Amino acid sequence: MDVARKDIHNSQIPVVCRSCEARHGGVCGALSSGQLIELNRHSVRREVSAGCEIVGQGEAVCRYSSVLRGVVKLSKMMSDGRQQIVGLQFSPDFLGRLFLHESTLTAEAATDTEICSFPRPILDRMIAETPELGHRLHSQALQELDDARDWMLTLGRKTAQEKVASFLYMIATHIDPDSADCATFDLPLSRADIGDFLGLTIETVSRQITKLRKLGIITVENNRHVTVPDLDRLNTAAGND
Amino acid sequence: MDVARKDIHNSQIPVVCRSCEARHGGVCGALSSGQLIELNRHSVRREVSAGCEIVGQGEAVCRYSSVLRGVVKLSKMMSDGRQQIVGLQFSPDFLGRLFLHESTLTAEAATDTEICSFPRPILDRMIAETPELGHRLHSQALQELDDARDWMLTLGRKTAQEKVASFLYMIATHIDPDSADCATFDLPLSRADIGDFLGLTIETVSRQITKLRKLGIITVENNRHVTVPDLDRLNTAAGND
DNA sequence: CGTTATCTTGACTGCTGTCAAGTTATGTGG
DNA sequence: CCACATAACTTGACAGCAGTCAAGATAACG
Repeated sequence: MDVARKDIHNSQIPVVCRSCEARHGGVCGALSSGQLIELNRHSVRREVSAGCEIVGQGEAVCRYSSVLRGVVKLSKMMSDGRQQIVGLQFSPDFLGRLFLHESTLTAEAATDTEICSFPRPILDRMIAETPELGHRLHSQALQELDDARDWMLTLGRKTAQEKVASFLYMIATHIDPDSADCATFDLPLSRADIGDFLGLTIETVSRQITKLRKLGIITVENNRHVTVPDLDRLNTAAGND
Repeated sequence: MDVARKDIHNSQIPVVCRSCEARHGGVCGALSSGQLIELNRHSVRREVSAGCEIVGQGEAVCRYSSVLRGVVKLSKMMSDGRQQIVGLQFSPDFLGRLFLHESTLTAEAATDTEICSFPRPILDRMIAETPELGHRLHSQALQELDDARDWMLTLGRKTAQEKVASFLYMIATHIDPDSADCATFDLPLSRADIGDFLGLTIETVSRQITKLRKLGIITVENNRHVTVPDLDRLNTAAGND
């Protein structure tokens, strides 16, 4: 490509956006350079460390965000404290509930994360102006719905062993999407979080991880670092054929 | 309203659509009379009796539908036969997976139902032409996502008693939306289906219904007809405060 | 009225939760 | 770098809730 033309092209894109992941797969990829410049004027890029809340259940949502790095957990809590994680968001996922004033759930950083957030009214307007943007968000919503329904099968019908294997398989394929047959990764969630995701207690999660280790399906170092020598075998243990 | 004008207005709407529920809350409400006439030329209105499949898991989706009457259950099945119902669709819900060639789940009539179905390409084109239509479908998808995530909390963290109470409360508020404090309705699902929705066995569902009866929270006639004298009490039994 | 499907109830088993103790990581100040 | 404190995780013993298997009751249907 002509270097001069490339420079001209890049000069139309805000500096902070140039190397941003969300500009390709994420919402910003659907914006014109003019829209990107405008959105960027009002957006805030910030680090959120593990455990910090991004939005609370029932809170008014006045900003949307893109996940740039790390993992965000979406959860719901009952009044007596019982909790269920209902989804995980990875880069470059969009974060925020369109068409509704209040958030229906809590969003919290599971690992140290980086997010880029922008005022709601500006994006709402851009959605109305840009069909491609609405389409992307619609498409992501339907993908999340498919994921949620897959997880309902896991929660309702699988054994503890299959649940833990399903979780590990999901993480392996999300974090390390290249490798087809084996995978290595750091767990983004604590045992407590895994329990809240799978509808199990910490103890049961721990016991099932130990069993998978003894079966040779996974190896674990330092509690968080997992290696899966054979993804198909893990997938079978997850009950998926 | 002037009778003559009303006649002129109605003459622009296909006869079969005039008294159709889906024309207001459903997708057709977002269409111009011209679009409605065109869509109607290609649409088929048909009865589907209880237990009949509308689309199968993994099948190509070549038609979308609106639910006009009755209840449609959406379910997923594992290879060994374990099944999970992941959603119920009532009139005037839209049925079909946008932006994806294959259905990710099975749709089956839970009760005797009536649906209006139309070719996929025609609606896809209308969505591209009509922002309001895309917006409605997007909005319904997000509502279904909220519902799915609420149900994940039920599946993962509630007891059998709370699950059954949650199910009855959900049905009561969907079928009989008028009455604020008490409700009477016919269950649209068999005990087996309720089990598949709640991640329980038939026997456990039956036992919990018996318990709720003995507690005076519900009364049941002929197995299917339920009366809830105090919805708040049922909601408390469901674990929602 | 008989047959079949659906639902209920009972007895018992087993998986997962609860409670408790022990072990391994992580982080901090000396 | 080490000692200590704290958090996170693992393991064990036991209990209880929901599943399994079996029989009986009720409703639906021809």
